[in-house]
Amino acid sequence: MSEQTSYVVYFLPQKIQKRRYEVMIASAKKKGLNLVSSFSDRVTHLVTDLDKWENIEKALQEKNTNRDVTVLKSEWLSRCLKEGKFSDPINSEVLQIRPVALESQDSGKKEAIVKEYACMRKTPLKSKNPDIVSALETLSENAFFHDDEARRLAFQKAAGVIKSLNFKIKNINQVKGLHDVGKHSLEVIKDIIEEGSSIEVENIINDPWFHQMKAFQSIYGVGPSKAKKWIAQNVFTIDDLIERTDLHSSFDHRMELGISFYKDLNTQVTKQHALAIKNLIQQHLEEILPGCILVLAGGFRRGKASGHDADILLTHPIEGKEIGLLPKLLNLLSDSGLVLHGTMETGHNNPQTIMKDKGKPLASNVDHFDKWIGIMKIDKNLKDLDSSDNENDLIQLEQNSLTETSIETKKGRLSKKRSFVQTLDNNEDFARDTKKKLASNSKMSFEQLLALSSKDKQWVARRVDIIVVPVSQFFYALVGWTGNKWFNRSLRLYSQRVLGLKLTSHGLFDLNRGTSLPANSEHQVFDNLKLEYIEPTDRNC
DNA sequence: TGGCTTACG
DNA sequence: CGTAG
DNA sequence: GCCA
Repeated sequence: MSEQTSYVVYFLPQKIQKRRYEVMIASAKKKGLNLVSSFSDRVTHLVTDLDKWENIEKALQEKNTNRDVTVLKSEWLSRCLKEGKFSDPINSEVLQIRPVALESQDSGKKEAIVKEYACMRKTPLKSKNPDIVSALETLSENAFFHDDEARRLAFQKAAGVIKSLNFKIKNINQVKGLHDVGKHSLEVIKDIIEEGSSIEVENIINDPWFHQMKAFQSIYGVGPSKAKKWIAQNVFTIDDLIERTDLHSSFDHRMELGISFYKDLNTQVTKQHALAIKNLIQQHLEEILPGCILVLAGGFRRGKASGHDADILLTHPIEGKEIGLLPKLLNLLSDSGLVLHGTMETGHNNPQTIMKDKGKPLASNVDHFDKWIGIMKIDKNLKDLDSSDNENDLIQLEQNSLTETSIETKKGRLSKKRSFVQTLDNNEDFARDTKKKLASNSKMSFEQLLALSSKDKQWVARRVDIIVVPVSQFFYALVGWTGNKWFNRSLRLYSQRVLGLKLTSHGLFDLNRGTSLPANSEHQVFDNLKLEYIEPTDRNC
């Protein structure tokens, strides 16, 4: 039996007669079984007389037990020794007690091994079942291309559940009954376990339409709607889009940039490069407002080594100092020739503004820019000077909020209102001027953009998001901008359904009472949500 | 059978 | 209908 | 598509 050589067996001594155990060990070794003396990742088969996974984990004395192992009863070993060869276990010899759908069934209340909401689970970047995850995500993406957001969500949730499993699925029973893994997803998983692939998924991957949708979708400014129209018009490649001048009139400026700088924008940004961009912005900020805190969020904060853009979160330890900062910053970056394109967004319709608006016309009559989505020109050789990472700044901010900042805000509360309004007045005209200026500066024609992108240049076009938040909202913004998307949707759905509260990147709101819960750390955000803290690197749903 | 995150340009 | 986590 |  060729399988024999691939067996790496660990035999648990617990709950077995000592004599019997020793005899079996000796006999198995003599017959050439690869019997190891400690449990490790190498072990393929675990033999035991224990019948509860909980007890097995205890016996193994491992915190993060490798669950990628087949658990067998000692009857299997007995039979093999009697037969004189090591053969595949029969069904009755395989223990189905490994972390499957449900645990602690004896306690009466079935506690799911996979929690209901993705925001209650750890989901690391690397999955033990990449093929299954990829297949379910293909189905999700396909649903998205068909404008079926609900199905997209369903398959993505199923993929997320699989991602959270810390063992390799070997038997369909291990995933039967898992939350959000229904009939359709089970079929797909079964096909992959048993056949190595799913015909349904293969058909999608091999469908030229799906391929083209993917390709067009990867252009910045292009969504499923435009992509479908182009395919219907027999447009096949990005080059077709450039050559078919009859289509050009339907391009908006963002799409023109997306097409012109397709190569740049679809080259992965390394974390080092993203940190360098962060520091570049930080240096410019020093000229405007020293003491700002910048954090590289998005996928990088979740542990990814590369990504498609840089998400930079910006605040100042003193509440209010950040007002009007974004237009000034962009003005400066633009003067330095670093801005290719960008749009600013205001945050005046967020629930907090709505609530604050009662009697206090804070941001209602002025554009309070808090988000810039744009494209920067980044020097190809830009080096990260101090290569400082995020987390030191965060700790500083958490400590500040307990001491200096709270004193500052208390002390300045009376005088703040006056200076606050002054700040707004000063910034209002400036902000509008800046917005116009940036808009006119960057409006190059499609032809000009194409020419610019194809000539030899020392810089590369990079998608950059800059988000400015008052320090009081910072940690909600941090959670939101760290993501990922599916983790956020899960958090927000949970807040709404379980707590009856609205979660946004500005705070956690009780809309009936008109109140919100403050947070001075990410841990406090999770506390407010009555959730166990999940590390950023475990938010990769 | 309704609901599926939330907000802005 | 596009962007963002 | 999956759940309540």
